[in-house]
Amino acid sequence: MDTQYEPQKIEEKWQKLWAEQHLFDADIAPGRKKYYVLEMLPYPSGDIHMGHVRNYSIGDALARYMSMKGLNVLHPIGWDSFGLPAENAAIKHQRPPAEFTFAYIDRMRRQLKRLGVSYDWRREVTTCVPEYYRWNQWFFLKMYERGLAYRKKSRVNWCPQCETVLANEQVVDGCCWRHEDTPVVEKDLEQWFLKITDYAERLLEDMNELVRWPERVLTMQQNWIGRSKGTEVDFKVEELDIPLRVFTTRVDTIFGCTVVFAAAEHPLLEKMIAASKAPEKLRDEVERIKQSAIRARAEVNLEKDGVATGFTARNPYNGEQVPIWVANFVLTEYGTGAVMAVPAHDQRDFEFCTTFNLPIRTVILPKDGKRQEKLEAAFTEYGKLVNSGPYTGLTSERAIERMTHDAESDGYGKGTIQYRIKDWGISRQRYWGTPIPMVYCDACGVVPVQESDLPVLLPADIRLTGTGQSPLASVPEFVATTCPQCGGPARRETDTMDTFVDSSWYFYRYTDPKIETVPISKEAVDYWFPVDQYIGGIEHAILHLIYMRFFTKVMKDIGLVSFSEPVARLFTQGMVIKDGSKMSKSKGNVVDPTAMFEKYGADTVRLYMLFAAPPEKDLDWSDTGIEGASRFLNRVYRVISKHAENVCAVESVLEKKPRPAALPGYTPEERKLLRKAHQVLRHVTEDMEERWHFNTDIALTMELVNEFAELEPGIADGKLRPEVVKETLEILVLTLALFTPHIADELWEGLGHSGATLRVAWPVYNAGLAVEEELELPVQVNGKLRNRIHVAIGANDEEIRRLALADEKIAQYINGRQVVKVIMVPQKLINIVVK
RNA sequence: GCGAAAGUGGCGGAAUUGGCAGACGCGCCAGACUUAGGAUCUGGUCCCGCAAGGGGUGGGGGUUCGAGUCCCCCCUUUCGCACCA
Repeated sequence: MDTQYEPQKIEEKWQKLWAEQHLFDADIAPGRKKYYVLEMLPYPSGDIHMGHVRNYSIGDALARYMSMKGLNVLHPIGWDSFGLPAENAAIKHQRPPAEFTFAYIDRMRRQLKRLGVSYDWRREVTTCVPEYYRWNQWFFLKMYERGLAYRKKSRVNWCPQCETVLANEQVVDGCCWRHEDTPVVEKDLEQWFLKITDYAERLLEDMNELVRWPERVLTMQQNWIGRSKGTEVDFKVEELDIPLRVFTTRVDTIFGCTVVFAAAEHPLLEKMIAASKAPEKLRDEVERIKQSAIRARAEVNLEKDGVATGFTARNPYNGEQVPIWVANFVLTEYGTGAVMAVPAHDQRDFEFCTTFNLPIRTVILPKDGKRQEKLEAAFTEYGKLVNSGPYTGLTSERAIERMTHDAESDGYGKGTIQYRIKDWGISRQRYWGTPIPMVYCDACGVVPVQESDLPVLLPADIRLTGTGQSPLASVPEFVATTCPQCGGPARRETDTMDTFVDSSWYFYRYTDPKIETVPISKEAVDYWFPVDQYIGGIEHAILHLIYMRFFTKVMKDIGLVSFSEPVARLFTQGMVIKDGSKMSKSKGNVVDPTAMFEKYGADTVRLYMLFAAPPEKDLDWSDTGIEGASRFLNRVYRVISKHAENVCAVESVLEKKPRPAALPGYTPEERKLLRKAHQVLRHVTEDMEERWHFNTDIALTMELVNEFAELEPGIADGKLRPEVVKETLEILVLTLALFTPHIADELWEGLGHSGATLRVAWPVYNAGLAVEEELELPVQVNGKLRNRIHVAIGANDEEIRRLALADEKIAQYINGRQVVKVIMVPQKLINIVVK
């Protein structure tokens, strides 16, 4: 082998060989255990970034380990290729988005191949091609059939400058991202929604199955879904004789209700205004509150404001009449859009009523019975009811139960559950996405496209201006169609789907990416699913990772799959940061991976990515750090190339059955080296199964190289025989194969093997060899480390105790004092307690 | 405000179940080989101290023979949700 490590040359050589040998192709093999490693698919923005490199280096280490363990590993990749950036580039350059997208995909594919990740490239999935997006349309139709896709008027963010709808992510501090001085206005448009709220309960419940998901992600999802159990109560608007329904989680406090608040957009307000003595004035005031409520959505801490309507509501529990106010902090979209105000027991109500001088009445006392003299804040905990008519004396828990029950039997309310999650609005007034397969017919109304007519193709030839309504609306040939129902002239829906739809099921498609008759092949999914390990950034903790779970549940309901959760284990990696902040073009702190591949080679970049921090933590990029990684690989290469020739022909011991622990023929140097090697192997093996602290695995391979370098002179005088050298170096190389596969394969070949390390069975560590022969035990006196003693591995406690007490230095510290007790921790330490 | 995670040398980080704090790497210092070193190798590097020794894991208390690790209080940072009734 060459004496000089030339990463570019080696990496090119092995990537070519791997491809020729179809090393990473995975096929269904009934009876053989599978392992599905999935990394979040990239958006083809043009160049891979360090976040990708980190993500895929982690996934690749795992995929390679599982392969070497003998599992049938599926490790695919694809392109999340619809979306705004391509469309914006298209507007800027007046070229079709497809052109950019496919060019970017080609470029990124080359870069990923340059990284040498073990992908089965035959399974590449691209979401922006009709062969893929037709199934988005198919899923949409299935959901429409089941009432899970529906249309309603809803509020959107609208930039008056661009004359277009903005996604939530494009609203920055209440303004348009492209016109930073232009406040976004809200506009009502007809939009398509997917009824994820129908699945809220199952999304929560099935979290029980997600035992291998990070707690953090589950908590975020739980908060996002936001289930809260409460009671709906009808207050009667006396003057109009119609009910005003409120939602509360604390019906036990209702005797303390002194006001009822309605949101500024509550539908009942129109009637109140109409019946008001001063309708003009009320209308103006409600409008004022409405504006302030809209501002409240953008700002953080808006002051509470409100206005009395002049109307009153009757509390059904005590018959009391309380004023109805309109308040700026009441949400229209949540609950019933109206709440009862209990200032004594809700902090917001307390603040409001203090400001507006409304009465405050205590109805809950702390369970210890102590009453506060002066209320300075609301008492919001559970307690015991007072001043609450027949419920006085009950605990809050009991009262909620009883009062809800009474509301139900007397017909003025009911127990109910509210969710914070809203239905998923998927309409985008954009071009570069999946057309929503619906048709509007003057005679028949809203009609779905026939399944047999899918896909509804996105027209290729289109001029994008970036202004006005949906770009598709300006393509007459697209819009004009015939009604699937009556055959008469009709118009197509011109909105496209949110790209999160694309990514909600792409990982199913990998299992049979070219199947044409159905979205997914049952046979393939049955074999490969669930995804054993999903790896991606924490930023997807809610949106994508909820949508994906939702889709799977729908797929189960329509009989496509037989399980409810698609991903068994989730891992969220940390970000790559530099100089304290996330790498971004605007900050100018981006490190380009391809430049690093040029300079150091892909193996070095991978090694550094895995070594610099444990994978779940943020990783701070350091230019000198990567130098260190490069230095290490050079050192490994140098060391191995130096001895390769001498050990090449020696028969490999690793390929045989594990040997007994201590072979009498081994020299002390050999035992020491083998012990280290097998300790490293043990640590890496255990770590790959569970902990994934690759940084410590790599640290250990460094220690092994250090140990080898120290003992190396022994080779010349026969203290280290070639077979031991070979075994040590083999363990080193196979461990590195997980993290730096190219150099590993090259070195493996240098050690006299042929073919890729991926095809080598992961070696089993020799438990006996990994055990120390002699223990160095720290001895403490009164908890302070005073000396270390050496004991034989088999020594019993009595013997060790005697040795410790007899130790000269220890004796000095005991110094005639009385030994109260001696604590012996097996294999760890001795602590002598003296008085 | 609520929720979560985290605070260890000059830096990234080790210490997996309460048991030798600082592995490994970066940086730095000294030396060797060199025409040269941004190559390589050797030694050193938590703080105070010549040493013996002492101190030390954000701060304060506690449990324990023993605490980076467990408990209580406080501080700081990051992330998520932010008037969800």
